[in-house]
Amino acid sequence: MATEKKLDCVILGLLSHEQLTGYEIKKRMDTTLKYFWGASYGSIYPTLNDLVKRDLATKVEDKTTNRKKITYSITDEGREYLRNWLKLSVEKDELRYETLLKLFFGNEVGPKQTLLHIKEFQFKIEGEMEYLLNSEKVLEKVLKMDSTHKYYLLTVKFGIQTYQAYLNWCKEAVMMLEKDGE
Amino acid sequence: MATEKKLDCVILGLLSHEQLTGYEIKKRMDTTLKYFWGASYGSIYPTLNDLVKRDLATKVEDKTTNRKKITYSITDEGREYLRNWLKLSVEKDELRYETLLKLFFGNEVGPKQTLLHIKEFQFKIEGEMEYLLNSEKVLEKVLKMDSTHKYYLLTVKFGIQTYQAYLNWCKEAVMMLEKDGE
DNA sequence: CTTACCATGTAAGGCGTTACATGATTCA
DNA sequence: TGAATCATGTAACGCCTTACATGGTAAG
Repeated sequence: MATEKKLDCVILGLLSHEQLTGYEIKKRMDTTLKYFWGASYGSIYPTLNDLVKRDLATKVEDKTTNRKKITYSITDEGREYLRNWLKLSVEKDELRYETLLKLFFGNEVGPKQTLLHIKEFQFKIEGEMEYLLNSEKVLEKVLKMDSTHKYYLLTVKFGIQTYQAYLNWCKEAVMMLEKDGE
Repeated sequence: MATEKKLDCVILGLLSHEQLTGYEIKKRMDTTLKYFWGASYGSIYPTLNDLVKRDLATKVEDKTTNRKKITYSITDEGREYLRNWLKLSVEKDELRYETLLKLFFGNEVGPKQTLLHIKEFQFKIEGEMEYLLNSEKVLEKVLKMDSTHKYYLLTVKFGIQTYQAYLNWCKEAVMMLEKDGE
């Protein structure tokens, strides 16, 4: 059994919650999944077609509008495939922190330059933190009626914890570098 | 000016600290850079040759042994290239957390299965945390004599903060899932 | 009417992993 | 002497991003 292609699984996972268009899938990637997964249209649409070919998903074209709109649903086989993957151990988590890279080699350009990278990082994280905190609030309310969102909430909490850690670290790092900034 | 290939920059960065063989570079990737960058031999060796071709690095073959051993150094041009990249804003940090993915779709297989993933994650992080904590201790001692390691220490502290956040989250997540585990 | 958003897709090309292939040296 | 580690490299292949190409619809 070859290694499952991750994008297959992500899309199947999203379709296991609700039927979606490729466009909507992309939006999920850019909001809900943003801080732990990503994908571009150039990979989403071909994958979707492939999933249909393999009978893991079905597509329905909306003929009521002139606009081309295709809604995808997961099949029983697709759900089976997803469950199987979900039961396997995690192979690897992959991070590629360009920010940390620039930091690591920072003594080549000095503290001032490095501080800029940290400040930019901090700014970006603060913005995303706001979104996460809001998601948490909404989800905690919804949870009381509908427990299926528990897993979603768990990932939001993960984001909040790690983002808070980033922010703490930023403060510490800024202090360390400002000391010898002059 | 096209986007810089990251592996070029990572390797150049490592060479800016000291001269290294491809094998040693791989080891750095697997230890020091492990929690924010990675690469395989299949990409390291070709990149190294390419760097030499572009005069960003030079190689010296050790002829005193039968074993093939090639040590690479950064050139002035290479250092210039590295500095230039270091001054540019970070384009993107990329994370692909398979663990979070499996979690997000957890209600398809239930809390017991999901708890297993969390426990495995926790175990892995605890192991790496030990390594980081030790690095921190060593680096803090060294820092008193040699401030060039400050940037290295900064990345270690980043790792510690985020790993601690992961660990906190694991506890919280386990509690949330165990509640409805039976 | 024009901007933003909805919506789908392809082609080229880059980047990187896995698997394979080979051999030296060190240490128990 | 066998295992672990040092050491370099290639080939096949997969996956994904970027850029391009196209057009509908809604809201101001």
